[in-house]
Amino acid sequence: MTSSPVHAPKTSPEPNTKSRLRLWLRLLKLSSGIEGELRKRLRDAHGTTLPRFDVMAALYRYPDGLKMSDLSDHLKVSNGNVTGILDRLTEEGLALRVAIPGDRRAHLARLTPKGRDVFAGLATFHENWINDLLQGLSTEDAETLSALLEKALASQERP
Amino acid sequence: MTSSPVHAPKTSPEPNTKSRLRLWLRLLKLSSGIEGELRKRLRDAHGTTLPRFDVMAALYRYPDGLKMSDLSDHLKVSNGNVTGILDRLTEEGLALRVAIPGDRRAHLARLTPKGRDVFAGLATFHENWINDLLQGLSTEDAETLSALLEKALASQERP
DNA sequence: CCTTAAAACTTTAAGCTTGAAATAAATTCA
DNA sequence: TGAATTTATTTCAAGCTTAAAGTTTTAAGG
Repeated sequence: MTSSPVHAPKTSPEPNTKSRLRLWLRLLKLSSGIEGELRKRLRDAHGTTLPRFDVMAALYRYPDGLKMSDLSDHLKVSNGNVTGILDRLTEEGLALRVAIPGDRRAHLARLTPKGRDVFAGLATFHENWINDLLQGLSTEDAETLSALLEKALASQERP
Repeated sequence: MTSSPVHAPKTSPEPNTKSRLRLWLRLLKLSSGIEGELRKRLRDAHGTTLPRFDVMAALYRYPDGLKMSDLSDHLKVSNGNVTGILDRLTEEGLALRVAIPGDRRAHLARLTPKGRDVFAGLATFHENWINDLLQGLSTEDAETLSALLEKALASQERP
């Protein structure tokens, strides 16, 4: 998240403002609705949480491990945050830290074999849940929506 | 957030699954990007937080006050959550609890006059920030996107 | 060398969030 | 009336989150 200049309120807002604000409210409602449902299902059916899932997903993609700082960059959360989540995953036997030969400051975070198994199972559920929760959209709708979101993201990403 | 049955993973997932999953990832990226930026600006430029903003927004809309339970329903967060946020707003002189004549269990949460002033200012910034952050979309794009999100929400809301 | 700066993490304090347990007041009804 | 239930809220424990401060290790410059 990069900072950008804070603009003073306009005295006469453009009409666009209204439709963009409405868009934002719907975007937020949909994504927090889905997110909340995911949290609930991860908790109730699998005794885990979304942050743990996210960390495991990142580590799953890098079987050789990720430095803590790369992990927090990847997930766009603070470094101190990942420390705690990885601690808890480690307590549960799902992840571990391995020393890096040349550098005694850093560690590689990795999934244990058990961690990989558990995540592979969760990922299948996750994919089906999302499919469920977005059933209201046809595949074509989904593509259109995706494309527009991508457009919004593109203009978002240059700071 | 209502619970719904957990489906077992399909053995052969439909092709839709992929495009819906990609859609979800973009949706999440855009909304958490915007949300993060809002948090940052509220904090850096106004010394406040998004949860406080959300509570104030709800109270602003109901000048006569809202019961704590109505407030948490409205915001779709837990009741215990609102207790803490309102406590902090109260410490800052932005909100207060007023007794309800007939019912000694409940209180109405309200903004103070100062709270109303502060929120009115924040709201103007907020509206302009959103407009900023979604500049990448034309007004027409925004409308199309809005409509598709509404469609997804509609199918979302019946459990 | 060896001092200083940079890099990689962890710890800490404060706040947000939830679900569950606890408290208290109102309502129901036997 | 009085016991049991429902309603409204707060408290609590655990986890997530951040920014800021603190540690330890490595790299750079003189």
